[in-house]
Amino acid sequence: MADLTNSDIAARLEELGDLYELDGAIVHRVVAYRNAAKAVRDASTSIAALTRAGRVTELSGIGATLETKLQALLEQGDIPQAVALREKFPAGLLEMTRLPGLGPKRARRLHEELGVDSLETLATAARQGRIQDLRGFGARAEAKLLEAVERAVAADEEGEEGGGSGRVVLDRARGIGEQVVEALRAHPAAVRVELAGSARRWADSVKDLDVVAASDDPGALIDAFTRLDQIEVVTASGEAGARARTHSGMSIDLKVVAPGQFGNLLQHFTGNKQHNVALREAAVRRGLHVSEYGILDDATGETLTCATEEEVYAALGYAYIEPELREGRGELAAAALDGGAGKGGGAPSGLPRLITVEDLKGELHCHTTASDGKDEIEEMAYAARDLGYEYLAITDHSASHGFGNDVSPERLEQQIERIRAANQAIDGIELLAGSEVNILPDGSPDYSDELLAQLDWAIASVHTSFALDERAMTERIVAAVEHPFVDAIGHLTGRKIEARPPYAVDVERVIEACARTGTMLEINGSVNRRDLNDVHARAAAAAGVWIVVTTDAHRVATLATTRPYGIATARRAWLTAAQVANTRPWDEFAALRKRAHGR
DNA sequence: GCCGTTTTCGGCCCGACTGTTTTCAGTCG
Repeated sequence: MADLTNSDIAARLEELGDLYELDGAIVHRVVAYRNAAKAVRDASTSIAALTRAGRVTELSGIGATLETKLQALLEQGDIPQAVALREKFPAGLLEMTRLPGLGPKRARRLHEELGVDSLETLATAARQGRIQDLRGFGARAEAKLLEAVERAVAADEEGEEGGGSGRVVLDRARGIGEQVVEALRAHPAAVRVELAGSARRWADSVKDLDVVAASDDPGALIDAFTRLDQIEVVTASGEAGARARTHSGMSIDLKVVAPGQFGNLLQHFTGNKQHNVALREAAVRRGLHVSEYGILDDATGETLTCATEEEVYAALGYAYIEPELREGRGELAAAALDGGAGKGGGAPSGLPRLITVEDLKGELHCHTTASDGKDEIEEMAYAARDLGYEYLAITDHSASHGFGNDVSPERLEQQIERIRAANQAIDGIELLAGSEVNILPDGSPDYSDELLAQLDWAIASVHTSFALDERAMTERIVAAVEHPFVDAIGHLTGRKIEARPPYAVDVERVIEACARTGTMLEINGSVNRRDLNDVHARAAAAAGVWIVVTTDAHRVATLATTRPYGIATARRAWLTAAQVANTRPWDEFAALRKRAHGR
């Protein structure tokens, strides 16, 4: 039987945490399960394997108790405590707690006092007016619950993006968020307005948008926010801000403080939660209490307010931490400035100097009309040159792709000639004859070695037979990694963010094979892929694998618009320019290709 | 349930808003 994936295991831990919460466990125990689930989900290695090796407690957040439960999950297929609690609380009850505004306490009372055990029975009870008579509920609560159920059911029937997770892929979320930010910046009461939250951290997808602002007249700005064209309905509001839903269905929060506190506010609402909790716990040990309004010092009773985030981190003894790193993955330890309080010019931090868009010198993955792209070789070349690239690889799909125009071996030979001719004709950029070669189910590329040898660059990807089991898929990809004319592996896991899970592949083994053979790994920046993801890319670079950051552009426009997303994933992976091969000028990059050193 | 440059026991970030309540619990981020 195939091992459970980290994602499977994380889901089981989350479920058990939810069940314990319904059962009335203390909040810290519930939080422990959720923290453990996140640690498992974020792990770059197989938790099943780690558990079998007796080493799973090495992961921060997993102790002896959870180790026992993970062993039971792997050996018996389930966790006994979860089995028992599922008997007690029907699955529909967990579904109810996911409705906005309904938590475990009140869901349980609805179950016990009215026998409600699903969204359907909840809706029925609400329509019959049986909820408003319960102590702690009322007519308003009843109406809100009914509306929440109806919204949830409607969203489910529409087959909402992300399979009902309610998360939106980052580019779409940022688009909406930036419209709101721009509109608020135009208001006379606005001093500063910024997008915060996971959108600012450049996460793969976003659940809610957070906008923070500084103003001397918060009421005016909040009022303007609630009247924006993008807003459908205001769901909460107060003196410090408001929450609303956009016409696109996203929840969006605005928070406003005085300009002198803007750094505290931006820091708080950029998160993530783990980062903030760790930051605050460390502060408490030093007698400091951090909130979105300032830093309270126990010793003096004074609150320090900060206009910038740099001041917040400095006051707590840290170097400035880029938003992309604020995921609770060791960034605070790396940012700690030694020397204690008051020592001028503390030791430099252990944070990496993150790669930027400007560091990229070459684009190594794009398509033209030869396959499923929309623009010609020359158009892509001019566009890449305008963006400041020194080289561009044309990598149309190979012969067995299955959609778009397949490039047969004969047509690839013609394509190589056309690329060579274009390279002669166009100054200021080196055009590379490349291909995005399919990895066939047996691991071989779908062009001959003779043909592949004529290319300047070959990136090999899986586009078919996604359903292989982990062992077969891993062997398939490792075989491609070991091929002498495969320079890099494209979008390693095949995931589509919020749309398609990664296929089963042992990323650790692929990384090891890449390190051994000098094969590069791609961070495909396509907004729906971002594959490698941040965790895998960090592990690969740490293993000494060269990373290439690409756009996989299928038209001129996406060469530019996709670039920040691949770079964002690289930054979230803690990568420096030195770890990314296509930050090198062409002559240096050329020598780094596997085909150039004859392995 | 986890964890340890004050702790192997006793802590575990901090605040806003809603709806129902007469001072607060629940939920959320």
